[in-house]
Amino acid sequence: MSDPLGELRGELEAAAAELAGASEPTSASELAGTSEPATASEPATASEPANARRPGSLGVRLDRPPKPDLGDYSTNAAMVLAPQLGAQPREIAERLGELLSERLGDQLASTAVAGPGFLNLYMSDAWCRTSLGRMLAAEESFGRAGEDLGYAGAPQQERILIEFVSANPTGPLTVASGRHAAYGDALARILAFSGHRVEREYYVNDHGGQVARLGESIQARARDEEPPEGGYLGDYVRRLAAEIPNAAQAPTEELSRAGVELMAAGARTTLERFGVPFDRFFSERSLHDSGAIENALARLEQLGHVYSADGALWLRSTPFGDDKDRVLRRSSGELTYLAADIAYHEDKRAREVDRVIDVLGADHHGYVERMRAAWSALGGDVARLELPIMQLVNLLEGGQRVAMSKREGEFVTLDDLIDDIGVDAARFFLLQRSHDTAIDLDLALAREQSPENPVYYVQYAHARIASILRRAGEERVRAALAADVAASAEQPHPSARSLLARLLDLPAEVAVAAERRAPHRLAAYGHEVAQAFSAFYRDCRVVGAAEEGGDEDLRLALSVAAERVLSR
RNA sequence: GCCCCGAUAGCUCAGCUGGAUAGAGCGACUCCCUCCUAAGGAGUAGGCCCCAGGUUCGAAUCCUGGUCGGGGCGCCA
Repeated sequence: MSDPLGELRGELEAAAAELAGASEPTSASELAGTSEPATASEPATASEPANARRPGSLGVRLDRPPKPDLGDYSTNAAMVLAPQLGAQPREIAERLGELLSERLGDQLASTAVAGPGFLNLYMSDAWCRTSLGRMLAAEESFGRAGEDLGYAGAPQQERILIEFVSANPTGPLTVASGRHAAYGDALARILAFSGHRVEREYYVNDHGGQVARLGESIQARARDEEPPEGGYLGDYVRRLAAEIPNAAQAPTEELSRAGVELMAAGARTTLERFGVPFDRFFSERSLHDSGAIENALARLEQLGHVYSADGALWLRSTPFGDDKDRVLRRSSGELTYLAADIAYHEDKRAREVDRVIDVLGADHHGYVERMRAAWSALGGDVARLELPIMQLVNLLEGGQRVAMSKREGEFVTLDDLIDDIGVDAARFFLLQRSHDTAIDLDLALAREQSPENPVYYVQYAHARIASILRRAGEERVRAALAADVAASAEQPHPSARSLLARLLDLPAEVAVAAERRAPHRLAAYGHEVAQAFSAFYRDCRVVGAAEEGGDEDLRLALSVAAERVLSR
């Protein structure tokens, strides 16, 4: 209803289904006669829903043709239907075109069959104008998923718990943590925008050996000594030592606790500054204190998934696909990190969320299988536990690799990065690339606030829109918005058309980004919108336009879209 | 040795649940400020989509086997 493109897709699917359905009897009788196509097409239709993510859609796509003069949209429907109908794709495309023209009336200007059997659609000016009008009417909710998605495969609304960053509170947040934060935040926003209920959580590892080592390191610094073997060497440890009263005399456990608290608070501040909110910070220690871990272990034992060997307690994770069993309680009696994490996930499951997403670092990938194993051992549905892996961020300084080790204290903190290049640029850089590819981030390059920096392009387009709106004045904008665009007689300029096309893509872009957990797609989309706007800006004067108000509305739609992109 | 990720323009990367002549930014080159911000625009050059097979109407995309690069294989977290 507020998604013209989705509706068009719906019409297309309906037409395709009609074609398929109309010929079903004939193809069935044909099947009886010819043996070869029969066996080929029968299992194809049977297995389709299993393969295709969206039951109901046969793999029919509505795409943008490679060249603008090939039409506004194109579909592969005829080629998909061909094996089923036993006819030539081009011939089917012809029929599909006629069918669509009937269904769409004057919204469709013309159709053309091209290539191996593509059907290209040329939309009418009237369609453009009404689509723009509807997009404006939808206001902020344009692109938001609802029940009104006109096509098959509207995603089910879920309650999703996403855990991300969860960096150890034994040092400041690094640039890598920043990537996690940018990714998790963007994904959470996108999922929420897609209609899911999203909760964001940060797991604080405030327990265990690393934490103890932090305490020892603080004590050493407080006494003007070198931290012990395996301790933390960064300057921040000195600052902690100075900040904690009586650090030289205090027992290490106390220092650990105080140090972790300060680091966690620091992380919170940094994340706030980065514009990444969390609903909850979940303490690992609380799981020890509450007995939650013991409970989880007892359940596992009851289910027969643990055993004792070599004085330790093991999780029998191999039957669930892990390559070896894992220790839950060391021979020393200490519980492992895994044991705590199992209890944590029990807690998550008890909250009755539909889906749990843990964003993990590349160095945790070996952890995925054992977590899955524990999850399903306790009766969890593996399909509801997602463990995306973030690849590394390599820092370069003028082409030279910068070493990053938290223990050695050689690293660039997220705060440093923000100081250097600002929040927007930092987020953009960290979000630009797919999460499963390693990023090379050259600080010298990112630092340059120069035209070579890709970040500013989108901002510039936005600035131009803002400037136009300012010149037009509030009154004028309001009036344009109130006007009935659909009734305008203006023939949209090609640049205006392609800009509109880009804007209409938003719902589908968001849906894909959400489905594939791929926020970087929206970064690319933002750039495309900015490009389309720049072309429009060049070709169509808005403010002093002698033409009617059609243009004035367009520019407002633009600012809405641009703003959404910027706040992605 | 085993596992995960990658390999696409000079550089950094999109595109990958199969679609038409493979894209963007940066860099190089040529142009464009009487006009809503030139932080911009128009154009040119630049490609065995790592290799070899396979699947089919059709492969950068899917499968198999290699090669190279990154990461991981603790009773650390």
